[in-house]
Amino acid sequence: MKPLPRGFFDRPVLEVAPGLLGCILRSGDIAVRLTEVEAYDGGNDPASHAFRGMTARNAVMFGPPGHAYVYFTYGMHFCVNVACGPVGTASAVLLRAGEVIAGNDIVAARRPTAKPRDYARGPARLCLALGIGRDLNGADLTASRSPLRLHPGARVPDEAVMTGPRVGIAAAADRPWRFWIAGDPTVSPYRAHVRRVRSRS
DNA sequence: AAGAGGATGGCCT
DNA sequence: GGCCATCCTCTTC
Repeated sequence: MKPLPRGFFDRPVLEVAPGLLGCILRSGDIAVRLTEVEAYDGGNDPASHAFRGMTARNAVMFGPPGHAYVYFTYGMHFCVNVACGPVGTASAVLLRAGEVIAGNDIVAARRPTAKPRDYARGPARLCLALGIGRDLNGADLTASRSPLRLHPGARVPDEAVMTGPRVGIAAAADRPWRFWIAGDPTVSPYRAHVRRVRSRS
């Protein structure tokens, strides 16, 4: 199966992000079906790593669409984004969670205490499951012979796509740029559901 | 079910 | 020197 074409990512990030739900991220024999993503709008988005311009760390975000921006955080975790839009723009989609659909045994050996549902439930866990580290920063997700690729998956019906505020950020917390598949158990647990509105008495 | 706290390193002011 | 696009474990309800 061929990866998603470069042009898929050469669009506004708010169009790309929901379209990635249901797509397959593959590394070697391990494959993850994406169930949760977040959009970051480069220079226009105070929550984006690219908001204050290009640095050595975020350079991939400014490059061609469809390439992986991998960053290291909290002293122990990696997270992976896909650069979107034409060269010079720095928007990206953070891949937050998914369901391991191939290579389950490999992941199980790597994470013996975790339940299968949790293997890729969260951005750092997703990287752990797929073995994504610094070395994959800049990988072309649209190239057939790339070590990390994004493939089309079964279409997710529009009515199953939920949106809400992004997780764990202080700036621009009001923008509902997190997208996930309704009711999917592999969506990260921290804000799995829209906050329930309490009735006041 | 929800909150607190620790682990731990690189990036940016 | 402070701040993280996190996760795990432990405590308390």
